[in-house]
Amino acid sequence: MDRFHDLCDRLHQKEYKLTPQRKIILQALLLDEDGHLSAEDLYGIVKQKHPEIGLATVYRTLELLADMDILQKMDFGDGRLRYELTGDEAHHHHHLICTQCGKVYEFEDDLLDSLEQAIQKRKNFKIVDHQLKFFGICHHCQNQETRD
Amino acid sequence: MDRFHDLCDRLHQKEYKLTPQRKIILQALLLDEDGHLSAEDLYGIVKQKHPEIGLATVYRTLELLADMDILQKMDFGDGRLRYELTGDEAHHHHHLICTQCGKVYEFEDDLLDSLEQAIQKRKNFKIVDHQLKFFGICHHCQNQETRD
DNA sequence: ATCTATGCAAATCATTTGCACCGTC
DNA sequence: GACGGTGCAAATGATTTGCATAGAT
Repeated sequence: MDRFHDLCDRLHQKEYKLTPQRKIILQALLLDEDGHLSAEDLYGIVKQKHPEIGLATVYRTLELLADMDILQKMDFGDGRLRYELTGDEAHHHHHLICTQCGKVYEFEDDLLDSLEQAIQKRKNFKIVDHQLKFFGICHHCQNQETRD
Repeated sequence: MDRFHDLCDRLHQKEYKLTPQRKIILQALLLDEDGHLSAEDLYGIVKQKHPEIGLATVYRTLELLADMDILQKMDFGDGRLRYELTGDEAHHHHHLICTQCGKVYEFEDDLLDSLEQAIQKRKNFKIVDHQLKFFGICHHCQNQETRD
């Protein structure tokens, strides 16, 4: 069974209705390549083939999917939330955000486990999630700087 | 020379005028204990003794101070920006954000340097800054959970 | 048939901006 | 006195919400 039908099942199980809009949005999310779509981005994609769809529905669906842990809300500091499909559990990656062009890259890593342990003990703080973001200049923009 | 006069000097050097509003806001920032004020927070504090001050001025001053690297803008995902005084350079700390009560704790650490090196090489990404946030339940709220 | 989901428009809420006046340098 | 800074109100832009209707179960 593919990812799409798996997700449809999860909606069913929670007694959520499987509306065409939700299917369309799910498909678009699964098809998206680089995976850091904002609500407006997704709305733009989805509207091409289905102009009747409303922006509010996109927001509501994203919220729903985030509540179900199908999506993660991400905030890259550009004034809008972005959403990415939740990957395999415990498979953390970090984000490299280019402050020049705004593109977001990913970096695989799990080095934070020991740090989390230390914090849990030292601060008695029960950690549920973490977010690590690096801000800087991507290789593409570095090259362009040289040319200026 | 204390911190306040030091900062006033830095404004002078940049040809910025030393208005009473700016002094008031600087004082309030320096006096603040836990140091994660939003613009609205600061406005509330400052307005008590100086009701004439405008919210727009608070925003403009915070923006100015952030541009001068006197303040860091922080986004803890609660829909408003928070500002904290920039500490000694290269003295990074991370934030523990309680998802229950919203309080923000700090954790001193410098373990990320080696990770930054690795990223610079592997991804050819010139890192300028990073932000590490841990989301979870603070010890205070953990105790309260037990009582419910 | 029931009750949730949708589309639209209006409402929110943090932040920004236009503009006439004020005060620092 | 010049020009940057301020206060106020109105503008912005992402997200949310009220409400009447449409549609999945």
